[in-house]
Amino acid sequence: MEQRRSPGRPAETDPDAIALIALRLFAHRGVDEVTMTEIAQAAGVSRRTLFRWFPSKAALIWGGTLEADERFEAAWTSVLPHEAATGEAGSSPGLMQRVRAAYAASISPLGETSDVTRLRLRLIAENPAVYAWGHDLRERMAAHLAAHIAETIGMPPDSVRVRALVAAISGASYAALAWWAQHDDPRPPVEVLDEALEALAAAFE
Amino acid sequence: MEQRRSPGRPAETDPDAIALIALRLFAHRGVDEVTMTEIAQAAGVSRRTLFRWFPSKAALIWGGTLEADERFEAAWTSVLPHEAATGEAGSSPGLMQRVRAAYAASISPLGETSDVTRLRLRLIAENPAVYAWGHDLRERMAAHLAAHIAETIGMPPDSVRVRALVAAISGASYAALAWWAQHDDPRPPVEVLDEALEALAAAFE
DNA sequence: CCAATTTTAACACTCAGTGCCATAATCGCG
DNA sequence: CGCGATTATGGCACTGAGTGTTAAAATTGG
Repeated sequence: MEQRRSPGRPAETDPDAIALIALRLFAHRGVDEVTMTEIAQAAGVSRRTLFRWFPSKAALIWGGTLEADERFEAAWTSVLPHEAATGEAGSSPGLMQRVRAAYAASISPLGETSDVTRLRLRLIAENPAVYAWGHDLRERMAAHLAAHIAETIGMPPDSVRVRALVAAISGASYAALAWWAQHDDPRPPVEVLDEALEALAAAFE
Repeated sequence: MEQRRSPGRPAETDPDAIALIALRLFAHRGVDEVTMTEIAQAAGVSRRTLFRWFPSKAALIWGGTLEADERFEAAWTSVLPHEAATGEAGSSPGLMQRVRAAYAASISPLGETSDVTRLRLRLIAENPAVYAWGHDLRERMAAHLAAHIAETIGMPPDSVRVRALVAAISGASYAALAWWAQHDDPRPPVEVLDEALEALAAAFE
């Protein structure tokens, strides 16, 4: 895997370092109170360059989280073999188990860098505009989940029922992550997520 | 109910008319493509006054929807008497039924002005930034629901479980409304919402 | 050294949203 | 009627996010 050096002027900018500086500023004074110009100065780059690497304030916070849907999809298909385990008659065979496994797998990388992740999630949960910026990611994950659920319960992915189930599961999952970010629970986020999904499944029995 | 006339200069502005003009512009050219200055001109008011009546673009779209939490709370307490009906052992006595009734009641006024409501909801669902603006409303409704659920299942309102259930229910409800807005289903929104909540309850049995 | 390529910075611009202030139109009261 | 209190309006200026454009700087390969 020889990384071919691309032509042109090499970047003097370390996006991760900039994001970290910005996150600290946000944590101390609030997202809306920190100006992009300030961040640029604190990071030692021009305002314009800051905007080239991070097209918005929210982008500084979401960072590299935006590939979570690929991990989700990969995890889902890798949990397939277990389908022989629980085969109930009604509606959801091993659906909830697969959802839990897939979500867990797609989230697990968060456990490593707990501090920064907690901060990121907290900022996202606190600021609606920042949360809104992740809409595309949520849409992609929802589309994947909808396809799977639709197939499982035998309904079109665009039906109200499938949409409602997807929204319920995604909503509960995000709520679990947000809760973890805002509390001091020492467990890794995966376990909290798992508890939430378990509670969801148990609430209607 | 004699409406006491307040002192000061009477308003020459009809906020509903302005909102309607704005909604039509949004529908035709997209929210982001219409400028507040344009709306002001089209409505025959100064830019400054437009901003006085509607503090943001999103406010033009959300309109008077922001008291839905009060209707929700009122509806919830009014459905109380039914509690003697279904008293299961496990976790949720008549909880899902009460949730459905309360949501239905808090949403029912939407059925009357279907066209504009559909448009509003569609714009909200299409534009994350607009959706984000309703965050306070969602928080208030979530707080109410959390209190009720917490009481019902005997867990603190701040626990992961309660948070997850609240998020699931609210998420599914909003998904149902958004679905109704984006499709041509002739049913009133209440029925679609009801179907969604029913599906949610049925999915885990 | 030269051409292609990429990063950076500087400048100017649009638009959302806010603060301030002067002016206009109504109230109740003497 | 005239006067102060009160509220709506409009104009002006300002901040701050985000974008387009362009010229200079730093690398690549030839």
